[in-house]
Order: sequence, then structure tokens, then C-alpha cells
Amino acid sequence: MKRRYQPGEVELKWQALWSGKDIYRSAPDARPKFYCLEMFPYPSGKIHMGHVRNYAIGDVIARYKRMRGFNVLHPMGWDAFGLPAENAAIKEGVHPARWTHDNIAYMKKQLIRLGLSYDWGREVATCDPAYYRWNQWFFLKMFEKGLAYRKASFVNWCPSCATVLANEQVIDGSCWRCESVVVQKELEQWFLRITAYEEELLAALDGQMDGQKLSGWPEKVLLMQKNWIGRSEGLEIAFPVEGSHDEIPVFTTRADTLFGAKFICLAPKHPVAEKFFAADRGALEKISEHYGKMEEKQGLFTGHYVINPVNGERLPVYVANFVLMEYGTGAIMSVPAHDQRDFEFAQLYGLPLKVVIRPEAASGLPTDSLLRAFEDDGVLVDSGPFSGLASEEARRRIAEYIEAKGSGRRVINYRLRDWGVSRQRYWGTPIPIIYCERCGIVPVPEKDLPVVLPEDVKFTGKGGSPLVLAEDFINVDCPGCGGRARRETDTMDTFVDSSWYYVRYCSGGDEPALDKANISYYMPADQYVGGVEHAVLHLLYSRFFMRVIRDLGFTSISEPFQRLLTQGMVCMETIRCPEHGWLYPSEVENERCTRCGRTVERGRTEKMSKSKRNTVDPDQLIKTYGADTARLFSLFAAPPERDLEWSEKGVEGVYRFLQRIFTFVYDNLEMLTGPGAAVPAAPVIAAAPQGPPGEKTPPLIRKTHQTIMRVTRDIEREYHFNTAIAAMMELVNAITALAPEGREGDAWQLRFAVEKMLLLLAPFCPHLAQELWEAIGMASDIQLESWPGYAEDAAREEQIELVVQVNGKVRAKIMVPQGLTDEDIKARALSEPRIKETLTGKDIKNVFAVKGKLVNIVAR
RNA sequence: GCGAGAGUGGCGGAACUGGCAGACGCGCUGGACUUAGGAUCCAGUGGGGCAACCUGUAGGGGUUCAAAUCCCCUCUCUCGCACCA
Repeated sequence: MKRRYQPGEVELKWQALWSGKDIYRSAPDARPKFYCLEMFPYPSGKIHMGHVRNYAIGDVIARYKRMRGFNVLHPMGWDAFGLPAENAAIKEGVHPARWTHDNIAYMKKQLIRLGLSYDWGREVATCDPAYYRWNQWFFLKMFEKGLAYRKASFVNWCPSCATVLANEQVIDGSCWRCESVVVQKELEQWFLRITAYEEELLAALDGQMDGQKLSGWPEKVLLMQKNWIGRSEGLEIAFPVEGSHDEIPVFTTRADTLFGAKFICLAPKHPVAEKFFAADRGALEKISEHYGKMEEKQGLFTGHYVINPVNGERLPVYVANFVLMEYGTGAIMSVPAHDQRDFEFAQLYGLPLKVVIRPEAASGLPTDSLLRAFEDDGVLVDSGPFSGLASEEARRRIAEYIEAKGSGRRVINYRLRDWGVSRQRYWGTPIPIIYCERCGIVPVPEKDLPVVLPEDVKFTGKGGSPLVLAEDFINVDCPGCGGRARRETDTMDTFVDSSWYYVRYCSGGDEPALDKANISYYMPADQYVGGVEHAVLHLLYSRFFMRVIRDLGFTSISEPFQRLLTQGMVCMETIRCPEHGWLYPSEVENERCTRCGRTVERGRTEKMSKSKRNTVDPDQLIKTYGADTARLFSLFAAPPERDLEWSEKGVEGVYRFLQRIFTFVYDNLEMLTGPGAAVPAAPVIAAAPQGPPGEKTPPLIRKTHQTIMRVTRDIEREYHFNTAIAAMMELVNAITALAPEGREGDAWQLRFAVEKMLLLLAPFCPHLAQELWEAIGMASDIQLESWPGYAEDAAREEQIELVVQVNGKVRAKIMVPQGLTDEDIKARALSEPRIKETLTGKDIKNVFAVKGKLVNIVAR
């Protein structure tokens, strides 16, 4: 019976059967668990190829681990709060809730259509009050512990989104979401005190926490987080202000340059600066306007001086726009000779400089002709008693001196700032705070949670958050005094939602959200898969939240994600028409634009994006080739952590591969299921059928064992799915090569190879594997079968090809039996006629043998 | 500027601790079957040469019996950070 591979038919059939059976449901039991987690998507409307790749990777891992006997938790949900929903409301008049739920419904269908093995019973949507109630609960707990606080500060303001952004959300001075230029604005904001954990967050990155190292994280991500937290050791030095009792503390990592300090700079917001300019606020404000702008340095002399505690030198005090209030003490000592920024500032305002560090080798630095600052370590000069010391030693000695003198202390500073979570937006978690004229800031009592986002609001797109106008929402009685009060109208940054969703998944939908037993069974996630774009944002916040959850007594775990796999981007070639700009592939015919007929330019391969029109629609892809092909190609084209170049031709290649398996099985069904297909010997799963007694392992059986070995090893070793798939392709080539009809004697070998092949294929292409599993007469669910084992003995070749080199060049290849000693193979190599020939007239200097498979003869 | 990573056929990519460079797939070439092939199957495919052989992993140098792999220099690309004192 001939049957053609119709992926749609096969896949829908099994998806229908699986949906009723709930076979991917997990619950704590005695087995070892494996928590396989992929970053949940924002329900933007449709999934894109990046999702397909991300979830295909996760699904193979989950299915593989399941077959290896783990109790796999593999959940999925929706990062459902966020701006696009609100923008859609403004533009199209759809309510964000409606828009979001519609998108979720559609995207869920798409994920199901991909055949992903999720436990849908644990699905969460962060916009669900039952979910965000816990955002509020965490907020209250943090408020109680002083980890959530309110303060006025300069914030990153995106004028287009009309909201505040966290530092992590500003990319190159622009909004991470809409790319408009971010400006500084002063606002009252809620902050989460992530800095309370800065030391610990950093220590774990260095592997300094016992048992909870992040050894399974890419080095690159660890480094990015390390730099983000930015620890630096230094000295805080107090400079007394001349003619007053004030002191200005500054932070420096270069105490060795202290004798070279020529002036002091204050941040515009520095309290001392405000004091100095109490009478002339205008001048200060002018500088403030340029605060944080990097284009140009601006300064303003305060008219005051401080005294350098180390040598009594009188130093002028400036206010400078480039000095950050948020870092260190908000004031710096400026050493123009040894800091490029100070150098530039000094040039600008005609300030002097003084060289106090000399490179070790060179004779000296000409003071008057410095072209730029000398920032390296060196030897101190003109530094009183410290002259002649090397920088490193000098830093220690000067620090000791300053501390002894009572003028300062050694401190450690971090670049990391507290996390500003207030957003002037509607579609997010309401911050559970009430402002009372009498009682001040009052947290919403726990029993009143959740503070539900009112649905009945107006979306105008103007004048900030719609909540500001929602009278019923705003006006409340104060929980303290019962008097009139109003609610906080800001909502939380959506990164709060995603900072703990993986903990929520540990308990089923109808179980309590935070259940200690569930958390301790499933956490931490054994494998997390997602894009690198979250290397600092989401991953750092989550590490912070996990520690908060730990300190609330739910678990002893600090690190939420044991292993992290950051998959590369999905890219595709771009095409441009000189007249019409970016083109879809369908707009090109014979290298010409279908609209104007001009020759198109094939551009570089770039990340798929709608604006560049180099996208592939998963729906279309699945319609044409099926989910199994879509999954398989995503995994075959490149190793997971690398960027993947999409290629229609490549997809076809993978499709052909599946088709070949399918037709082979159906074309040979009788042989595969007939009496001759009974495997002789005792083929326990892990054992090797050696063939009929007395015979050697038949080649196909050996190839099968080799393939199982390779696929297993490739998956275990860093998830190299691309090479695992290549190995399976080789096996299929071997199977079909042995196919000619009539060779009934080989039936049992084919049967054996096909069975194992389907098991190997099951995590990658679950539908096809199941279909053919059934076809060859298996009644079971292939997903519930065990991963096949292999026998090293059966995998080993009996004959090996011995490579013989003379002076490092291959001169002969001879077949020899497996397992010869080095002496044996050397002898064989030397007696080979072709080798003798090349060696005539030469003296053999040395002979090397490598692992019984290569001989190198050194001869002159 | 600082930090990290990567450069291998026409293309995507293989090559575990130094040990046959190019697995697997795409593309290409030839053939078979066909009314036809953008279907399928078979064979070939780094470059040069009729051949033995030579040559080849961004470029240059080094270590080694042996280097894509280790070391040094140069170039190119990608990513992250960028007044953090």
C-alpha cells in the first residue's frame, strides 16, 4: 500500500488524540523531577519564528528527559501585561483585556499546532487578577521589609510611551521598546531595593555560593550581569570646605592619584551644590538641564574651595553635568592628568593639571604637553611621602593614611541601582498603595487584595494613564483612619510579572499560588531557554525575586535557573528594491521587483523583522510542511546558541528527510511487520542483538547502536541537536540503502533499526514518530516509551581503517582488525607495500601510533 | 575607548581531550525513470593536475612527529558596556 506523507493529516490526528489524554501533566511524585522552562511570550498577536525555535528547543529537551524517566514539568503561560495592548486600545478602540485574551487564544492554538508538550493545566496569564494579586502581595511584603520604597529622582522618561523606564530598559539612550530618545525627568517613583542583594547576586555569578553556582550559564551572560552590577573597591575621602564646617565626601578608585587632584566636581543635585547656589538657583538649573547628557561637558564654578586632606592644597569646587548623583557620593575629585574626563573638563575651563603617576619604563611625562590623560598604573611622583611607590601599593598606603587620619574610609561601590517599578500606564498591576492626607503612605491591607484594575476606563492616548481619571478607582477610604484617601495610579513594570512566574508554575491552577512543598519539589528550573536579550533585565530581576521569596521563607533556593540556554536569533536574507525598499520574497521574480521590474539587491542576512520584510510566517510554514518539519529545521540549521539562517531550501531538505522515512516505512510495512521481522537473540532495550548465534553484528545493527550513541551524546553534551539530527539522517540513509525488496533475511535488522530510529526521532518530530510507531504495530504512546539504550560492544567497528602517515602526510589507509596493540599496528603500517615504497632511501627516525587508528612514520 | 566571542567549500554547518579537514543538509554536475519535471532514485562534488601528487581552515610567525584546534602579532565581523569617578 503506497501512502504519501501528508503532515497536516498526521499531525492533526494525533493532536486531537493527545488533547484528550493529558499526557504531559506533571505532579510531584517519587521520580526525580526535571523542570524545563522556556521564556513565556508576550501575546502580541501571532507567534514568530523566534518563538518556534525557542519552544522547539525546549520541547525536545522536555520530551527527551521524559523518555529518560524524569518527572518533567513543562509549563507555558503569557506575559500578558504591557504597552502594545494599551496602544491597540487607543488606536483601534479594543479594550486591552479583550485584545490580550484574543491574542492569547490565537497564539495558544498555534503552540498546540506545533505539538509542544506543555502541561496546560498550569497556564498563567499575568493580567489575570488571580496572578497579579501576588505581584501586589510581594510588593506589600517588600514594603514591610523596606525593600519597596518611594523617592523622587531623575528618571528615564520615554516621551512616546509616556512612561518611565528602568535603567536596564534604556538602550543607547533610547527606549528599548519604541526606540525614541529617552529624556531625564524628575518624578516620585516606587523602587524595589535590588541593591540589598547586590553582593550576593554578584557572588553567585563568580561561583562563590556553595552548591548554588551558576555553572550552567553561558559565560557571556555571567559577564554581562557582573558588569551590570559593577562592583568597585575604592576610597571615600572627605574634603573639608574652606571657611565652613561642611565636608564633601568623594569616591575614588584611584587614591594613588590623590596628590594630583586639582578641583572637585559636584553633581547638579548634590545637596552642597544646592546650598552654594541657594541664592542663584537659575545657574544651577541650567546645568541640571544638561545632566546626564553625554555630548558635552558643562561646569560651573561655585566660588568655594575645599582642602585636600593629604597635602592641604586648596581646590576649587565646580558643579558638573557629567557627575552622577546616583553613583558613589555624587561628587568626585578631579585629577586631570590621570583621568580623561577630568582632562577634558580642565581643558575646557583652563584649569591646571599635575602629573603624579609616571609610567614605570619611561623617564617622565612632560607636564605641559600632555595630549591626553595618562590613566594606567605606574610609579608615584610629587606625592610627598608616597613618591616612588607603585600605584597598587600606593592605593593601599594612602587609604591607610586617610583612614588613620579620620578623613575617610575604604568602601565598595556598585553600579547597580534600585529598580524603579512605577509606570504611568494602565495595562499593568496596580501598585497596592493608598495616599491619605492624614496617615501618609498606607499599604492596602492584605485582605483587600487584589486591587483590581478597573475595566471601565477611557483610552485617549493623552494626559497619561487612564487610571488618573478613573474616579471610582482612585477614591477610597483610608484603611488606617477611614478618612478620604486616594489610590496610587501608577502600575508596576511588567518585569515584575515575569520575575516569579516560574514559581507560580510549580503549583497547579487550582492549588495555592505559593506552595512550599511544590516549590521545593520543582525548583530550581533545571533548564531555562530563551533569548539573550534578557541577559540582564529579566534574568537579574528573577534572581532578585527568588531571593526575596527565599527570605520570605518559601524555599532555601537562591538561584531560580540552574542551566540557561540562550538561543540565537532567527535570521534571513533581506531583499531591497531601489525604488520600493524592502521586499518580501514573494515580491521578487527572476531577481526583479514584481512592481517596478527593477533588479533587486540581495542584502545581508539579518534578524527577521517585519520592517525588513524578511520574515517567515509560522502558520504558512506549518500549512506547507507541517509542524514536524518546522521544528526539525529550526533545530537542524544551527546549534541552538548560534544565530540561525532561515532557508526555504533547507526546510525542503528536512521535509524530504521526513518524507523518506514515511515512505520507507509504508512501502516496507509487510516486511517490517511480517514474521521475518521478529528480532532474534534477546533484544532487551539496552542490550545488543548480536544477530543469530555465531554471527557478527550485522552492519545495520551496528549503525543503529552507533546512532543511538551519537544522538544521546549530542543531546547530553550541550544540546547539539544539529549533529544529532545529522546522525539520524545517516541512519536513515543506511536503512534505505538496505531496502531492496526480497531481502527478507534482513527484515529483522530493518525492524530493529526502524524502531530505534522512531524512538530517537520522537522528541524532535513527535507526530511523525507516533504515526509510524503505530503503523509498525506498536499500540503504545511513543512519548511514554523509554529512550533507547545502546551497547558499546555492538557499536564498535570490527575493522578499522588505519591511517598511515609519513612525515605527517597520509600515504596509505589499510583495514585492520579492531583492538590491535600499538606495536601491531606499527608493524602493519611498516609492512604495507605502498609505505615501503615511499620509505625507500630514507631513514626511519621515529614511529608514532595513536589510539590504534593512526600511525605517523618520521623519516628523513 | 573597554570587555567578550567568532572567522573552515558556492551556502548552512561537522571535526570529543592536538591525530584522515569538510560529517549531515542545501546548491551544483552527470545519469536513470518519465509526455514532462521545480517529483523520485543513483553517482560525483574544497581548489589545481591526465596522473602519481601538490595545495588548502581570515593573514603572518611560532611550538610539535602531528595544529582548524595551543602560543604571539595583524586584519575583519558580531555582541555587550560606555562619562559609574
